Amino acid sequence: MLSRQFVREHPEEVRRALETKGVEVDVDRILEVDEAWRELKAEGDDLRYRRNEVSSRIGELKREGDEEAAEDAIERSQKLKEELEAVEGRADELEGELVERLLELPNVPHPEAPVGDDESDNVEVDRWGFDDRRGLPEEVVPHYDLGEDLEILDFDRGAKVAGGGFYVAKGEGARLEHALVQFMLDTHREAHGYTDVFPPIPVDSASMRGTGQLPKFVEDAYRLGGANDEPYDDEDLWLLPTAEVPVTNLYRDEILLDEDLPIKHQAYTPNFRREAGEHGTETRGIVRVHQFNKVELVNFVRPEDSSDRLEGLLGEATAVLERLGLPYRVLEMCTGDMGFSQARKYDIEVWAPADDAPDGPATGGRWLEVSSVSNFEAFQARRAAIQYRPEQHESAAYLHTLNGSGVAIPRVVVAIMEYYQHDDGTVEVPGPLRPYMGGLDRIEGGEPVGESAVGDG
RNA sequence: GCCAGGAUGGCCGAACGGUAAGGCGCACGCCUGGAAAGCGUGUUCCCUUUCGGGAUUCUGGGUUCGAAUCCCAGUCCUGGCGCCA
Repeated sequence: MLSRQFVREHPEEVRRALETKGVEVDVDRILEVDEAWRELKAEGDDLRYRRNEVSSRIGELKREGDEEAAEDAIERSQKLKEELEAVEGRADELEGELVERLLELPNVPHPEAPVGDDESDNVEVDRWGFDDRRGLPEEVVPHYDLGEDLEILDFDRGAKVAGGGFYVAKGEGARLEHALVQFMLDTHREAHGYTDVFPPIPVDSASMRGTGQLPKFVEDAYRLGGANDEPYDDEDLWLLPTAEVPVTNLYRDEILLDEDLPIKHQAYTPNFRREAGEHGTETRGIVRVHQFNKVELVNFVRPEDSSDRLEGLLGEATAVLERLGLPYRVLEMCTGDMGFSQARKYDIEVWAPADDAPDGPATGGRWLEVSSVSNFEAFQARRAAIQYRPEQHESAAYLHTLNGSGVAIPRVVVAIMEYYQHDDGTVEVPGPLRPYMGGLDRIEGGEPVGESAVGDG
């Protein structure tokens, strides 16, 4: 959310900035409502002042025993009360509309973010690991085929127990997921100074609004105990779409001390996404699924530190891929592609060599987004009321929040299965993961179970 | 799930229908050779160029001219009972 004051004082800047994000916003209406609200508020304050005076006069008269004068005053007070209710009623309505409109207003992009319309205007700022990359099999088998061959990924049974878009990781596949989670958590804790958080998986509507998922993106979330198009209130629960939601909201409605900052939290959680409107895209494999594991990095910083921290966060996320030896690139998102609540955002895309995509690298294969690293500045902090007090006796100020995936697990599994694949269809375990898999250095797969496997060659 | 008790500023804590004491902390000032102590002022949010005004006793309703105080509902905390991986 942008501050009323900022919109009030810089309407042109807001209009221009939001245009670069490709959204149309009725800034005039907001200014109009704000103006009208302030007038009513002044009027109401004045009426209240008069009523307070009369009220305290009643107290005095009663104490003095002048019942007659007190009755007169009570009558005046009743009249004022009626006027007051009318004025404040209208003021409340206007304020409600104002808040509603402000909540739907996207964040203003950072002035240095590249201006552009869509993903074709994103800027590649870094590419790593291609100069000395591994030798690959003649024909790299895509992870979805290899995963079934090795009996480490099971799509049919995932669909059976939960529906399409859910998968089951089995045997070495499940162990690989666990190993990646632990490896990432250890890396960020030990090398980057993160404190672990293991949050609740259901989150309430207030949290979803605080980080910006609601009200705009209802259709993407899994709701507990109600249909998505039914009205919801603050206490209704949703399955988290990213650990960003519970972790950022940890300090909702709180004022932190200056010396608490910066706070760096990491959280492993499963993530749940309906992927509404994505039907027909990426139906094979684990690139786009309704539930996936992710380690999320969330930072709370002083406003003046957030730009530098964004670069730091990017380095912390890419460090994971570098330790695993996985080639990747970094894109800076243009204004039109960065999303509702971001002021500045980088995407990290790992290289998966099996399927050639039109927008993949010259070496073949395709890019898979494994992390989004974003600076929200005060946008989320204002929605969620997360403040800090720069000086103990002074006003509280909104801090800045940032986050980045550190990183999404299934797409790293894809990259490992394809990039570390051998001619014989086994997958080498990257060195840093071996301690997390009991020293296992190669995934050789397991035996199928059940009648359907009999006679399967 | 049931019963009982509770929630007041950054912290502690009074007021229990008449308009939020006091203490601690913190900031600034005075005092001092310097410090401590002492004294004074300030310490949340909103509107207002200023002056000033309004709001705020967990949240939302209600009663009342007036609610921290009374009533209803909810949230959270504490204790007891029940249930439970």
